[in-house]
Amino acid sequence: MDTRHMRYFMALAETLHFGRAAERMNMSQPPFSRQIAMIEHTLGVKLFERNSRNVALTPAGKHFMKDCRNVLGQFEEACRDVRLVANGMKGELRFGFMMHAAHSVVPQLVQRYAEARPDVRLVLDERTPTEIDEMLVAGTLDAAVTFDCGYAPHLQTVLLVRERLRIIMRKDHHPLAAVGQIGPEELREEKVIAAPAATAPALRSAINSYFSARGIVPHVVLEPRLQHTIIQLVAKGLGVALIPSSLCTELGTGLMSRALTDAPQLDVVLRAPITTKNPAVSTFMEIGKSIQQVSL
Amino acid sequence: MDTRHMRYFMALAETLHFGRAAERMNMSQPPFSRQIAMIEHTLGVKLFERNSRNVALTPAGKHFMKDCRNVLGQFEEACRDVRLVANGMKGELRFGFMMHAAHSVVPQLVQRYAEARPDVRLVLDERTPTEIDEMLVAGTLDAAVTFDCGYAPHLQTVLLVRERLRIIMRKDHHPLAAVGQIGPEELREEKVIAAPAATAPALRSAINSYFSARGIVPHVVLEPRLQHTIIQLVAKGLGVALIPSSLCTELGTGLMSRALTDAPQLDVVLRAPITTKNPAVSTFMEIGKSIQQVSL
DNA sequence: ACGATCAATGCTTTCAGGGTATCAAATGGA
DNA sequence: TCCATTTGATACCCTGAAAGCATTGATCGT
Repeated sequence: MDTRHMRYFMALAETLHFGRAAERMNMSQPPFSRQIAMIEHTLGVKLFERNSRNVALTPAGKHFMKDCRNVLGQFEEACRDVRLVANGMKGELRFGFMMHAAHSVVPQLVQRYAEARPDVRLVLDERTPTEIDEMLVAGTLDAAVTFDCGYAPHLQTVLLVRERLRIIMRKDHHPLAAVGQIGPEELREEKVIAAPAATAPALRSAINSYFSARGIVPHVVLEPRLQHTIIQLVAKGLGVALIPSSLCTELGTGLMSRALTDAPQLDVVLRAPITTKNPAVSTFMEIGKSIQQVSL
Repeated sequence: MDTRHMRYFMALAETLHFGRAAERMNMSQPPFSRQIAMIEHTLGVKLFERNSRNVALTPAGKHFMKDCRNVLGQFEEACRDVRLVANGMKGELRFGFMMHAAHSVVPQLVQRYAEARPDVRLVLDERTPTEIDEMLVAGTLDAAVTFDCGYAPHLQTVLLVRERLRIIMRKDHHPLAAVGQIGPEELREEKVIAAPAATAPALRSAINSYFSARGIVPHVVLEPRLQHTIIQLVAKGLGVALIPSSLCTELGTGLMSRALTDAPQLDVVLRAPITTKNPAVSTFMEIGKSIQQVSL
């Protein structure tokens, strides 16, 4: 038995006429009759009650008809869908992103892609930049939004946003809240809270070199991994922090953000392995390009 | 494309090794390789990433694998089920019955059949005896419980219950409630309620001949079609009625039933067309035989 | 560098399945 | 009643899809 046999069966079940059914199958009646006989023989079931004048379905045939309709439908759909998957119109895209980007480009990117490719299931995976890098090379992620960490020959990169770092502090911070221009010198004595290099290398190195360029070693007192935690610790008065400007829009009431002199810049990029086999990735990258914005 | 090709694909997708997959398909490697190439060509989709050393699924291939598993499963199931239907183990059985039998044999028959053939969907259809006869010959019903109406050469018949008719009346009926033996003579002046001959020929003719054998013409004042209605009308004091004994067990509080002298008997039978093509019918009839009981 | 492994290719062979001709049974009109 | 027509089944032939065998070519480990 095969789907071809099912199609023969369906043709006869719908026409109840060997000649016309054979015609529908683009063949002559005699081999068609033989195929029907063969189907009944291999199944061991009489599907049609027939004489030289009339053809009718047996109860078993009626039941088989429903099942065949189902199977043939699913069969066609499977063959159609595999082409869609190959074209990136359907399937799955595992998308990683760091918390820093969750409030800026990610929602827009996800929404526009979902509109463009509604049949691709977007699997979102919130990770630290280091984890993202590992998962991209391991192939566990198809694409990710992270900080540009420089050299990455096996990855294709699309710049999404170039963000300046701003400083956040309590509104009642003394004496910083009153200072006009804030730069490394003004922060020399401040307690700084920043993510560890092992978690966010690009961010941490931007912060570090901001200070070291002026020969200053920042006084980093706490190194939480989550950006959310950093903001909460600043709110408790445990220090100040340098965070991307896009995160400054939703600070709590007790906090304020200020621009920095010669503020360090960080590139938020969309990345994917060059060797990716997932055809859904290319349009994802295209949409990334279309929402590029150099400055926020 | 055909299910055979899907099976080839699945073999390779599961083993990721042309030689072993070919072996599983009971063929040699070269034609197997060609078949895989053919599948990819006709679908226009690369399903495997391969070189002379490694075989791996593409994303499209991974997706296709799930779909194929589904389709092949449903395909096998359809071929299995059509055999079950042909054996009467699965399918549908349209079963008609008259209200007179709903309280006696039908529940038992239905329950025991459902236990024996859980995969056969019993379509119950409550009808009048006349409708049942028409639907049996029309083939709209596969089997039915009705009164034996005698000659029916195209039907097979199993006697289920031989029921005597009893008379029902209001408990305060005067003078009948006080009479010892009730027969045609005692009912000569009574108003009788009975189903019309057009609806229940066997029942009505049994009632009629019970009287006419003694030269009495019953005084039939009302002819409702539903047995339920008859009982309600008797309860309202509009007359008395002769009904099968099995219906007398659930009379309302204001009613009573009495035996009749030389009470007419009616055979409740299970019937099905001899020419039935529905294989589910035979065991249904067998179960009917097994619950035969001559007297209730 | 060499052998082992494994998929791809070339060529041959076979049989499933299609085509043509024909038969046989049933129906309907003359 | 009989013949023509319709329709499914049978007989026989033939083609091509697909299988087998032998071999090649590429890759990896020793």
